[in-house]
Amino acid sequence: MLQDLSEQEAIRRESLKELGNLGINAYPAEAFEVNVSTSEIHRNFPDNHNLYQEVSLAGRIMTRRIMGAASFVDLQDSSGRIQLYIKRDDICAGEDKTLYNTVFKRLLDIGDIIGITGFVFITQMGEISIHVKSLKLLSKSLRVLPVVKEKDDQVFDAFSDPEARYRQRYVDLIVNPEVRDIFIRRSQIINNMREFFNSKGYLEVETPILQPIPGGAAARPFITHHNALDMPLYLRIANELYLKKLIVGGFDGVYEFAKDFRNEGMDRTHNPEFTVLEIYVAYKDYFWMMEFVEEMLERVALGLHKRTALQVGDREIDFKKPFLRLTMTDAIKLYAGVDIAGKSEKELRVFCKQLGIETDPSMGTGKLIDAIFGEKCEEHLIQPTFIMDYPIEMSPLCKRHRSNPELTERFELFVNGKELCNAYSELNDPIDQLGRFQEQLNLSKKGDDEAMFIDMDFVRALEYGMPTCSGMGIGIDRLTMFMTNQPSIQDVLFFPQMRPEKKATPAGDPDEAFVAIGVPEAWVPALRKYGFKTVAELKAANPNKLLNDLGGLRKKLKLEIPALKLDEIQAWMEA
RNA sequence: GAUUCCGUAGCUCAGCAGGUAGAGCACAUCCCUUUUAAGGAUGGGGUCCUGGGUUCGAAUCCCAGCGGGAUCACCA
Repeated sequence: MLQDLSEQEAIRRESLKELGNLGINAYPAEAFEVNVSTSEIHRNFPDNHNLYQEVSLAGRIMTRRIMGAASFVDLQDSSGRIQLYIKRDDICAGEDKTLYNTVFKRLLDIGDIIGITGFVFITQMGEISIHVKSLKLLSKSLRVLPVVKEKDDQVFDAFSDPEARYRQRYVDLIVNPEVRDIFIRRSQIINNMREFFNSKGYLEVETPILQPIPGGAAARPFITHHNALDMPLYLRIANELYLKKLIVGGFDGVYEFAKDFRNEGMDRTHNPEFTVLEIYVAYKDYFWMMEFVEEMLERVALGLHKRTALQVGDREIDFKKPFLRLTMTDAIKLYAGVDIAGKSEKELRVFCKQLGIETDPSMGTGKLIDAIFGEKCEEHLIQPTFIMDYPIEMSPLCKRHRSNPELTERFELFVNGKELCNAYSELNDPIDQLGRFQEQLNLSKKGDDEAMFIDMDFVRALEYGMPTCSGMGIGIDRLTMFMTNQPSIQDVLFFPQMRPEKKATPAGDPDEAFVAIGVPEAWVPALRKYGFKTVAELKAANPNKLLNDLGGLRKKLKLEIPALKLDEIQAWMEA
């Protein structure tokens, strides 16, 4: 592997070795006591300069300014950065200045993790700093960190390549503090919601991710296989049915922050695995749930920003309750200019044609209406807006509307033209439910590959009796995108799905071919580096020149392999 | 899936009427020595994404592939 190292990486490995020779373990086992964080110091020291006269803290070296007998280092811990002032004669009390001159100045690098003790003071330039009294290496970094610099909010040499940032998120997190913030805020959002639910006495639960029937939503699932049972299992697309079974079981309120998996396209707002919060509360209906959602989102916004209005892209969006409410029929009337109330499939197709919306024969009335809505309405729904009363075909798990059996008591919340929440008065009539499932089966036969499967156990549960109940699901990733003003789902997931990284495979003969003519295995990579991709190329070379050049290469790359002799090389030529 | 742009040093990027690769930061050696995106000097560092083609000659032109971004389509 050594031959793949850049010069800087090779130098760091050399430093590591030298540290070992000096008796310094670059990866010590023992704990290092930390008694303060950089942010605490910045927060409290300005008010009281007597504080922090014996600090012990640890972090990563981010920049170094070395000037002979004294140096400045920016140390970064999980809370921020602080400047260290390191004076040679303070960390090396006696005659032996090795720790400063050799270890600190030469063998340590940007990216290394160190622990220090010292006291806090303010430099002549007015910067809160730590005067270091002792320094210990806690972990040597062998890779070169991108060095991002900043002055007056201007960033220099930002680590910005999206591919590198997503694939090596750890590097992104180290050098881009605003990225770390997004994920801290994501966690705050979830905590805030969890506290809200718990304060109401609802129970956080866990339900299966591996499911024999992928129910609860219309989506293509991932399929896997269980060996012992010798049966297919599906990664869940939703947890709705399981949570409702728990309501049947007698809980008043249950919720789950769940990873769902959908085998569909990926783009700025879709990742194959994503996080959804689903909550079900007994004896409530969808009107109650709308108020619940308003309260929840207002709390989340306030908790994060201390205000309800926040910037999303180039718009300001206000999560102050109450939100706008619009029935789907009215929304379509308003934005598409057609009245879908009571229209047949045939009539709806005519509307679609008039509006320039493509349809295909597998689409039932539900999908046709959804197509009109998606095409003509969604983009207009910028401020938080509840769209209510969806057609029955689109909502097989939702209770019929109390005043119109063609509609359901369903709402979705739209923000910035995107769906954020989906909620129902839950269907608890087992006979109606079975009929609706059968409708889905018909759609499936018609060619809709997203139509729902029939879950007979769920129907059985409903037959025992489920209380009236309202349920709601909200995409946590999208919510985080809104709340942190991120345009892409990849920016709110630590590790967004990516194609596997492909190593450049060296063209030419395989290693074995070189070994077969007598080349020591350790030398094969060096030969490739030198430019020999095939044995034939190697054999055509001048042995004397090769001896010289390979010797030079060995020295240059500091290869830890035995030097070659001329007769060895000649033997390759003759082999 | 379609269109389009991109892929050059550890990072950010320049180079493209085709002629044996450049800058800043980072790195090494030195000077200065309480600095602040420190400064100065010198130096090292590159399968120019991969594979084909055109050409005397390709980082540069053409084709294909791989990876990524954006827009659109599809999709909860």
